[in-house]
Amino acid sequence: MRPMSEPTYFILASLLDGPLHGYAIIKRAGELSGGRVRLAVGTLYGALDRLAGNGLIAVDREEIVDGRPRRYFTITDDGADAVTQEAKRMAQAARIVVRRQPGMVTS
Amino acid sequence: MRPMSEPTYFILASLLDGPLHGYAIIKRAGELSGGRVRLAVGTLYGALDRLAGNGLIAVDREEIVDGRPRRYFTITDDGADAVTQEAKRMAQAARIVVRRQPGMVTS
DNA sequence: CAGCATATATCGAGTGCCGAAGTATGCGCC
DNA sequence: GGCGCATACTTCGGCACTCGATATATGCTG
Repeated sequence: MRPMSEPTYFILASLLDGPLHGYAIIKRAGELSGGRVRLAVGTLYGALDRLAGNGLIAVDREEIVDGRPRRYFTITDDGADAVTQEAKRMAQAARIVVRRQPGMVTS
Repeated sequence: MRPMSEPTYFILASLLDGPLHGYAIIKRAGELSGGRVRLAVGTLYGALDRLAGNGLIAVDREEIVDGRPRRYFTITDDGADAVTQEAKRMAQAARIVVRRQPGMVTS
């Protein structure tokens, strides 16, 4: 498995709490990252197609609200495994550098 | 600052111990990651040019060993700051997912 | 009614990674 | 001596992904 990009990672992480539709994912990713991550729409919808193709997410249901379509996505078991793997990978990579900063406050 | 790719991150991390030449960076990155990261040569030399252009690394010295040139690179203060920043970013991102995995052993 | 938030789709440009091929040298082995 | 291998760097083309812009459509608010 090759590393996952930040947008991809946050899309999957956003779905861990339950199904969301595209725009809601953008907001959730913003919240989870403390406002740091702002998914571009072009990134999001491209990534959603790709992730669905890979089986990491799946369409949960489609609704029409106020005449506007809403597609809800769920994370699959494979997707949940992938984010967890990725989280471990990042944590370990971070340790390599952080470890040699003695006196760092771990907040 | 936008997130850093894994190859870029490991190149900078490799140089935290002192100057290294290209091929040695590949080996060091492999060691640091426990054999997981294998920098492709095309990735490496492209990234070295880019990072030098960004001022995150600099050419330390050039040697000729057995008629073969060797270019040693050092990490700059900006580079060290950037990896450290990136390590924090990854650690925080990892926490978002790992936190909801109760029962995880933090080694 | 103008402007903004919601919601999705699509496209083109740019960035960066990767594998492959090329150049060059020294060393060990048969 | 010549073959293959490890070292060391360069360059190139393809591919994946991100991003911003543009488009479309609706409802709410001033």
